[in-house]
Amino acid sequence: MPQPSAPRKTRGRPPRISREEVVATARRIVDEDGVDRLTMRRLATEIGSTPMALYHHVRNKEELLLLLLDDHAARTLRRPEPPAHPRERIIVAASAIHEALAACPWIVEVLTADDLMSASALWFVEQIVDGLVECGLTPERAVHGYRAIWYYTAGEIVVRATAARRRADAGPDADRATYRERIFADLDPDELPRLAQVADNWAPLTAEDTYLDGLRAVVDGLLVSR
Amino acid sequence: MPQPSAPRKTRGRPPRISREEVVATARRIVDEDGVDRLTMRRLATEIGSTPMALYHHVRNKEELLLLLLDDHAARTLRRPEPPAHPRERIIVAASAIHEALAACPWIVEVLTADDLMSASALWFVEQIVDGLVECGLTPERAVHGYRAIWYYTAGEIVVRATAARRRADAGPDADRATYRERIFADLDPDELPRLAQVADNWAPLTAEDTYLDGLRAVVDGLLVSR
DNA sequence: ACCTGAACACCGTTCAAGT
DNA sequence: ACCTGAACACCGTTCAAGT
Repeated sequence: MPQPSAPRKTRGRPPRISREEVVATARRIVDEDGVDRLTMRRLATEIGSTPMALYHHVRNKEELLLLLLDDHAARTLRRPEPPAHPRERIIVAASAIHEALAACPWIVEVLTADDLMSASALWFVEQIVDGLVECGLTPERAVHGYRAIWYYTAGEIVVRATAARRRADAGPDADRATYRERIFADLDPDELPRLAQVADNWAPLTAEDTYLDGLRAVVDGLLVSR
Repeated sequence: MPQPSAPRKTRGRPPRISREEVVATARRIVDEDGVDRLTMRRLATEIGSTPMALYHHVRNKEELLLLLLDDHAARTLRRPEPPAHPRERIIVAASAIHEALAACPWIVEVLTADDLMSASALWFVEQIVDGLVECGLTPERAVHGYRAIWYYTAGEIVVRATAARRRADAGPDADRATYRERIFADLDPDELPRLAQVADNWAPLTAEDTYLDGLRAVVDGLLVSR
């Protein structure tokens, strides 16, 4: 969430770079070359300044990454027309968050910020908590339900992003892909019969995108009276 | 999973350090000082050798971290007596994985290895997939169900571990804690009424450990015929 | 086969000083 | 107030050589 910059004092040396410029340039670097390539030194160079100048606008690299996440959320989260049925409102809001995050897998490094990714996401959290309450949960259980949905969503993003990263830097002659294959090929069907049974389909099955199915299951489970 | 070391050739210089020693020393460093402090250089020093000697026993740091995860899984995963009811078998197996991972939060950096954390975990995956099949799911849906449970579990670990890390290195005068507080204090009750309603309880509610409740909800949802 | 020394190509951050 | 230069205290990994 871009804070309104403090009212500019007229004293002192005029700034040459702004926090907005720092964030915007960082975003460009990350989009072009990935989050690994974002270093304070490179950022300074691209902005035409020195590493130390950056520390005047952000506290440290961690804060820069959080600002980047905020920036991304504010830029890509679009509020859908909420469906009439509360259960569907929950699904739609969670899917919107998921979609925004899935679009930038580098976010994984930052994402894992407790329960709230950004002020821009509050409206979506509201939809989820409200939907759960409308479906009959107490506010307390609704907050816990929101967290279960968030764990599921964050887990999906993190697991998928890491798997993709591994595949990418394992190269074409993927030695990592064969690790799982080797394990599955060596399964003892007596000890692990179900896994042996599905072994051949494991790769295609896990390649399917089942986020939405799983989300519906999580929501259904939360709404089942127990 | 410690591979049986290849049969030792009798030619060439005898090894001074072993892969096992490398992993064991790395584990000690991580336990004592955290995963951030595990560097190839320090590991070499503590083992009484040089950084380059390590590269003779592990391909690179990433592989070392995977070995560490395997080691941890093999060491801490204990197979519970599976309950008679398949639904409870699923819960018990997932909880065991969760417990093993929650005990070493540094694992987050590595954890996010696709769908399979370690060969030692296969038995637990078997319990979950089998339980889902016993409850009436097709093998295909059971694999997808396992993944939903894994996403939820991995998400819980990652989110909680990162939150804890943030709290730890924010220090006592936590500036980060007040970020959420500030956002919740500034909530517009007209726009976000539910969040405004639960704002005061958000911190205690999210501090509760609701992994098991959420897991039960996920499993219930997967078993609801849809 | 296993290990070493030296080097390459970097990091994030701090300090003291300049404008 | 804002920016710079130089330095601190590190990284992971590669290369060429030694035993």
